[in-house]
Amino acid sequence: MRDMSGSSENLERRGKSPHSGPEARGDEPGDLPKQAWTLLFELMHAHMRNFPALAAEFELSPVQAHVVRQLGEGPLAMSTLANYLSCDASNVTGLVDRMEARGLVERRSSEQDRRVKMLVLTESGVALRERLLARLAEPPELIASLSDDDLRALRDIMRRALRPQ
Amino acid sequence: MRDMSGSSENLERRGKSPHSGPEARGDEPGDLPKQAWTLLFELMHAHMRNFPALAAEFELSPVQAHVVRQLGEGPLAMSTLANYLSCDASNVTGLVDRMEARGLVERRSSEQDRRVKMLVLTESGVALRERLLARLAEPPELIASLSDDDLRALRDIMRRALRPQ
DNA sequence: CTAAACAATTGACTTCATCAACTATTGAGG
DNA sequence: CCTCAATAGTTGATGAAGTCAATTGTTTAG
Repeated sequence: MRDMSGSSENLERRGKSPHSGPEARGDEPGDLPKQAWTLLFELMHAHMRNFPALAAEFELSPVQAHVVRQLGEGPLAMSTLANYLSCDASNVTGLVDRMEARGLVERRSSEQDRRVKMLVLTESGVALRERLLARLAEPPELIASLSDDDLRALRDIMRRALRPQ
Repeated sequence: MRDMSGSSENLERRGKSPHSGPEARGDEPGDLPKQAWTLLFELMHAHMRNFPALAAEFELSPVQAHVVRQLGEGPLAMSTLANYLSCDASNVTGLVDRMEARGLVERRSSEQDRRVKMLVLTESGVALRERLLARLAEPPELIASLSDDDLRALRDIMRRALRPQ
């Protein structure tokens, strides 16, 4: 447990950068996206540090937890999963091997295209996923301690950011 | 590049869960922290998916990028780094071995306690760190496309969330 | 029907992670 | 001084996750 004081180094003054271009007033409004993003990134990393531990609560590796989470939509082709994980297809083979060995997922040959294998969560996989999602939805202290106004605003902003387009 | 449509599964209606406990009104205001957090988590994961690729732009592994980022404060004991990365100390040995081999960091024996070795960024490590930080500060599309009002609000909320208590 | 494209796997290899065992150093008491 | 526990770092064995190159089947386009 390291202190948070060190992680603010990412927010160091960028005041020296003299891009006094348009709208370079007192508080450098041109940096607004960067300011917001840097702070958000800070919080992301603070939280991501214990994602492995969180996954371990369910005896999952971080990646397996990610897969279980994404696999709720129903059957998913291996290649789609590889694409989604931004990793090589060969990596997914071993990943699914291990998850299948643990009874979390099943490979099913596709009817339409016999090359592809569709991944489905087993019954036990679905059960695990529900517990996992509930756990993931627990807001960390930093978020939970915000005011209702801030939470509402944050929720709405995130909705707009994630809105498709 | 997979579509975002699938990742909204995390936001599925939790309406069926009948925890009609206290303050279970129309829009379930009791879930406000959870709502905000779940959306934030969504965005986090959408972005974290390409962190490895981002690190690779600097020929760093994801963990190495994390270390370079954290190592700006100055000398840091190996054990402190292990603690910060929430990983075993033996892991840090190999990690630092590789980074030292690439001339990014140096081990320096501590004067006070000859057991500990302090890590310092080399000159080239510092230079890399600056480029990395600049790259990390670039807001992703989802954030950059928000309105100025939203960005200001987001920045302020994040400041309050990260404020040390 | 042949050839290109694609889905998944395999094998060789690297990095990150763990644990257990070991070395060296520090620090506390007898 | 001497022993003993605790600490910092390394080493070795092992496994998960990542890459790339090559292979096997299966579609699909000419």
